[in-house]
Amino acid sequence: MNKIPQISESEWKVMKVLWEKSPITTNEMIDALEKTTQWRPTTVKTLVSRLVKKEAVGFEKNNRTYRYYPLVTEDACVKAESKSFLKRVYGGGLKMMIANFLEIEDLSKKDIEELRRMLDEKK
Amino acid sequence: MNKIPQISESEWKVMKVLWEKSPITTNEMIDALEKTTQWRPTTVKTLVSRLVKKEAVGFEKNNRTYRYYPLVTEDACVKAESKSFLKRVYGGGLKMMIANFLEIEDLSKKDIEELRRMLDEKK
DNA sequence: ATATATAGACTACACTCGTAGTCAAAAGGA
DNA sequence: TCCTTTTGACTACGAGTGTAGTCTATATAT
Repeated sequence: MNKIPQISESEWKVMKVLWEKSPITTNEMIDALEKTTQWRPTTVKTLVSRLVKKEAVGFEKNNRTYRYYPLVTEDACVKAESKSFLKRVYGGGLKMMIANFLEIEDLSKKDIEELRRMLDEKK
Repeated sequence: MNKIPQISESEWKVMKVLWEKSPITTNEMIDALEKTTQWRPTTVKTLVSRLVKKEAVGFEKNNRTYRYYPLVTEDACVKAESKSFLKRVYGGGLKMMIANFLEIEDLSKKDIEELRRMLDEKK
């Protein structure tokens, strides 16, 4: 399996765009990211090429138009990030972590119900 | 409230030691970290001074002995980290996140019971 | 065919991080 | 008092990041 490369904070934002819709051109990415960030177009281009170099993103080149797409799935990245976070911050203690999140964030009644169901399934 | 400074991966390890027991000297930290890392003593010292500069750690100086202690609580740091992680990786979706963790990590029956109880309390 | 706009490639630069060495001052032993 | 050891302060240095500018070759319009 190809290892998940290290994806930085800013790069995540680019990946998010690509995971949502791809393949797309840099311009489409620039448009999308202009709404959520203050980045100049060149910044987006830099991030994209770094992701290409890291092999997190690939592209197809059709008569002078480059279209980029993710080479790693969102799921895989999220899982990798989650694992490292869990280890770094909570020392691996999943229960502690969940308890903490339940404390700091708000969940709707519906969400709570659903989580309970998930826990039941786990059993 | 004093803002939580950015604490890097390696710095977390140092903070963990301090949260567990403080105030302590650099030597005590070096000893503790020698068990869990491959760091040379100078590395620990560097990390400590960076944390002091960031105002995450303070020290008291009694006749030539420096004793260091955390200036930020573990709880506050964990919460800050958790929030930023949740936002970055899961776009703020707590339910998604918990569901994902339930999927990738293992919980004992006891843990599941306990989490269910917590969820019930939330309601 | 020539001027212009476009877009990917290359360059830039300050800051953080991981990792660690050297210096200088003070403390303690001889 | 002088030497040695200790310890915090300062320095180092390559990799990664955030942020962005310039160059160059091609596509497009006139």
